[in-house]
Amino acid sequence: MQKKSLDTGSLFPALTARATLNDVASQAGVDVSTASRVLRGDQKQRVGEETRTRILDTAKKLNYRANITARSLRAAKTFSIGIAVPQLDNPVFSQIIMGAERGARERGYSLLIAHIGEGSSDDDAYERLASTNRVDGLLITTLDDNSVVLHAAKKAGVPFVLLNRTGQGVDNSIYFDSNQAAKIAVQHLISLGHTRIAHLSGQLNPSTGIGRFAGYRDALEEVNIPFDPSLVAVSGYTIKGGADAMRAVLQQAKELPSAVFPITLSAAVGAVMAIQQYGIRVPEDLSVVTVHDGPIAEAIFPPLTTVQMPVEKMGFDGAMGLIDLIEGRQTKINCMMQPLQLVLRGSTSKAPHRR
Amino acid sequence: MQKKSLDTGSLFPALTARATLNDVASQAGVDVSTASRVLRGDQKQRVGEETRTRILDTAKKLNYRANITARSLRAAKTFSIGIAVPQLDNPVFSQIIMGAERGARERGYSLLIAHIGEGSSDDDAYERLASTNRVDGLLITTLDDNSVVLHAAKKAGVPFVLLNRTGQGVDNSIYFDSNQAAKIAVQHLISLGHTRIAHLSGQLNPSTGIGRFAGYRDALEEVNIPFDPSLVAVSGYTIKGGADAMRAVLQQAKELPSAVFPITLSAAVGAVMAIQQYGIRVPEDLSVVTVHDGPIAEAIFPPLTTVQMPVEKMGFDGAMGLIDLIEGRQTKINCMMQPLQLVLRGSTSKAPHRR
DNA sequence: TTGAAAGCGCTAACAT
DNA sequence: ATGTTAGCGCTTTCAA
Repeated sequence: MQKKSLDTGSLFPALTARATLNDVASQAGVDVSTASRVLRGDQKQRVGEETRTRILDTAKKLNYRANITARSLRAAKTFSIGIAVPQLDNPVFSQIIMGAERGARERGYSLLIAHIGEGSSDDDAYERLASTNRVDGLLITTLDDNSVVLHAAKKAGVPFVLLNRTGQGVDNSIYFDSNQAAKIAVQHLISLGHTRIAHLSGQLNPSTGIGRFAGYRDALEEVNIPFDPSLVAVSGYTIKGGADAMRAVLQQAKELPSAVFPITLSAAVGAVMAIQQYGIRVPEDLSVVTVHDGPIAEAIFPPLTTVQMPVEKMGFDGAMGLIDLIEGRQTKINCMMQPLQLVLRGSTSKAPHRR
Repeated sequence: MQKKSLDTGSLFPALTARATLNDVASQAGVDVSTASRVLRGDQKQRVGEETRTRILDTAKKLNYRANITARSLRAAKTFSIGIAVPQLDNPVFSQIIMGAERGARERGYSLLIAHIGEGSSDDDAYERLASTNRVDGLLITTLDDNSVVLHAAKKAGVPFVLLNRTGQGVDNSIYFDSNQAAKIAVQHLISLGHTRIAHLSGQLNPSTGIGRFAGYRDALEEVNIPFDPSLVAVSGYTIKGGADAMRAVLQQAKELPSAVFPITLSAAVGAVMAIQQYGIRVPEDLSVVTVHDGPIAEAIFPPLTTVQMPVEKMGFDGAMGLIDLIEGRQTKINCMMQPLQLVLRGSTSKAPHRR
């Protein structure tokens, strides 16, 4: 800005030296509007075959590329979407982002990252999201029921899709059938003969936490295994949380469990650590199964049996849905995705014989 | 676009209903140019105190926010930078991105994600990067010596900074002192009395791989431990690679090592898995130390002793440096970052007594 | 100290 | 089938 004079030429070849529509048009001996019509591939407009090829040729020769900024200004659209993430060092978010990037790219949009502090007092989040007149829409991911971020998204004045969760007052969201995923996990344990099955839960308010807890209880109920609250502890979604909750269960349980279903991969990793620190063997003494798959599931010992979830696809579908919203092709996105499959690894085995 | 008529009003409040500079100016009874001057906070221009406050007030009342697209078109700048990443489910990239996002945000830029297939035949990468007239500059991260991506970056016509590596023909890069990091790791093992120290290396061409391998050899040489090639295997940067390489060393070693230095966190995780599968105990029989810290280092059992690297800062500095380049404040960015500290956890202990 | 006016590159009526 | 024209919202000379 200040060194504007320097900016000309060498430093910005892409921005200054790039051929404009005007260049193409004049070189091809036509008006810019004509050039625009053919270069945009507008079907409704008819253009002479010879002029069309002439324009196309010059465009290729000049390596013409439409300036998206100009197009944006004209269209009052940025052709980019933002994704708000609370943390990146979490495999779930990484996969969501990869999917969203793919979706955006397929539709000609860019994906812009906005890191949102998970802390409740991140007032700045509002400003950053709301003032974002850089995006046509927002993908919102939160782990907890972060009403600050959600509130900010609503005030941002652009359409948004909530990912990985749903909630009341939220029109558009894509989320997993957590109940079903939990059921698959717990039924797997039941099929191995387990009856004392612990659960490390999320906070019990967000939809995923509630759903998986409900799925856990449903699966037990179906086979008449009584629910024992001493087998449940709140872990949240972190490794440390999982370890702490596992220790709590091990200490508080009226009778020790032979299996545990931590709510998510990170919590399961922590749980395995805690279990092994007690000298308890996985899976001989205690089976572990969880929801979500990722590199870490194969990395730890024993590798974890998990219920795979279409996380990357959720990101992809989220981007697609959001862009549909933006372009007015849809008015509401509400989709519950089903789990993929149970991946059997080394962390589950038959229940030990009854004492 | 097609449903343009629908776009007016309800669907796009942020884009259509947002106050423009014109709105502010007319409401304040001044010309847009005057409004622009004060709203931009231009120091050099003097504006009457009363008009200034009047403009500021109306702007606040109207919740005015400059339209960045218009500003971009005018300035021939996008005020955003892109980051090209080969994979996201890798703690190193996650941290780089978080740092880069913070840096970009601090300077008023947006960060845009471009996923670049690591595959050598990803010709599309060229097109995607080169045609990106959505960004003023590029942050390039590659694991391997991916000349395709590098070539694409060079042709993209915008300044770029290579992260995590350097290479000949690359003007701007920020990378770690891998040699030093490796030395710290190996010296730690030596100080514990280890003499037979294995190394799982990256490919031996990229700078990080070479640097760490050299650091390993240097540290050995300093204390006159002879180099034994049977203690070295190529692992690359993945969990599976680490496990395979560890198995190779265990089988090919003329005499078993008492310690191992895998080149990076992921490889170390794989190595620990492989070691434990052989019934060898960590750290009693075999110590493990690596470079890079991350959640997974604490998550596995035993938790890994690692040399912490300022990865997030590398992302931050990369963004800062790139923006300096873009704005003409710098003409060259070349920075080698030093390791932070050795974090002692449970994976290293004194060398077992000599057989 | 403030205003007038041109123009960034593109699109889309509206002419011809 | 092609050209003319009027902006999108902003910044920045140049005048007054």
